[in-house]
Amino acid sequence: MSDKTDTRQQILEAAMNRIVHYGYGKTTMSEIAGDCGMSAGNIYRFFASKIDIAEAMARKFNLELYQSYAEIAREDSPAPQRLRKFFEYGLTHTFDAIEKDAKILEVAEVLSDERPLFFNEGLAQERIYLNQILEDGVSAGVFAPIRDVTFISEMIQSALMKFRFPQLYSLLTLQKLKRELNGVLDILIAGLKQGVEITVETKR
Amino acid sequence: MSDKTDTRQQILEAAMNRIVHYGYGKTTMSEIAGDCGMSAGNIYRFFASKIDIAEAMARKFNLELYQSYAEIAREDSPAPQRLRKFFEYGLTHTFDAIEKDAKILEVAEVLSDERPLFFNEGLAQERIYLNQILEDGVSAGVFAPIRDVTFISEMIQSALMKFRFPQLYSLLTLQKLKRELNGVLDILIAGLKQGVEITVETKR
DNA sequence: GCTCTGAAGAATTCGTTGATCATTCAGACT
DNA sequence: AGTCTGAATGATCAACGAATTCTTCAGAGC
Repeated sequence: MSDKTDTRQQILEAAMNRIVHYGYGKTTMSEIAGDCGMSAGNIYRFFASKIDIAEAMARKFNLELYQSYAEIAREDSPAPQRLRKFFEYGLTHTFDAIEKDAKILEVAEVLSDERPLFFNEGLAQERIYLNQILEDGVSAGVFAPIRDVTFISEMIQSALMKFRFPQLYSLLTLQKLKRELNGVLDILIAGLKQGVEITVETKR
Repeated sequence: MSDKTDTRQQILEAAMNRIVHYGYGKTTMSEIAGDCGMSAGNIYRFFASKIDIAEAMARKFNLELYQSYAEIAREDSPAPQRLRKFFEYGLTHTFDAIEKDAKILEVAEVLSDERPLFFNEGLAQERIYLNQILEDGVSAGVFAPIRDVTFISEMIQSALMKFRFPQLYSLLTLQKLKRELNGVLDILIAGLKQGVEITVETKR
């Protein structure tokens, strides 16, 4: 059984090597298979389709991200500071990754086309850590009590959507993006200190 | 001289009729010219290029929007309420326009490709009204004092970017978008009441 | 029985060619 | 002189067959 996962890993790694270098479109299944010393057909015993390889790739990328998120959420600095660190880390991490090899932007595009729901998973995962920071902040008294923590997390994510795939929506430098991110966070954090009156039903 | 602007208007109207019906790409300069009883070449005495016609079209659309913005900004309801009305109006107006004829989404896409700076103009214009609402709110005491009003306006716009071209970034219904918009505004308005500590230099 | 291949099928992309289109401009008309 | 046309030009697009690629699967090999 570990055999099976090993092969899967091998394929994934071979695919990633090619994709970050040549791009998703320019990487063929037979090339990946060739790199692994197997036939293209055999890959399908490990991945249902080519797009699933891209998804696995993104999942791996996210896993690293989540680990850093978990660490930041666990820190004992004040909640507002953690919140800033959290989003600034995400921004910098994806910005740098795309800067380093622009080809992963193509992977993101293909995925958002063909697996639109995949990104919701990531948002949901992110919210777990976000909720934790918010709850800590409330306990510590730096944030006012929050009726529906997950809803507030969603709204924060919504307000910071622009910084999620930086190079996709704007052509700003990382420096300017960070500045803007912190500017928006200035207002959001002030709001959390003040306490938010929810004006909409949060039933979803 | 009024002759010249008349012809320009005529061309613009003919172009708009075709574009909202068939789309920007499927509308040709000779068709527009034909509708106006002139040659394609002659259009170039009134518009430097086809994309300029699209820009003029968007400018006309925006003009209506700005008038409504001005009205809302002038109302004497509490500033937070005006703020909500302001953005909800913008959201609904563009959503409905795109709903009505999906072809204008194409115009927005072409414009953002070929005239990326055009949208900055719109944002700047919007900020004038936004600044006014914020200043009113501060005067009335519902918002805490604001050091740099324009900067805060920019940050608010940044946080609400997602709601600007609703159908471009998400597939949510108008109802859900409104709910989300108001959720984000809940936090932003709370922040404005509390008073925002700016953590970044706002020199730009 | 399990793993894998390689050929076959289906879908997509690619490259070429011909047509259409945006744009220019010399000159006709007024 | 000022206004406009229509042909010329180069860029872009559509069509369509060829080639490539993704995916499936019957059967070979162990």
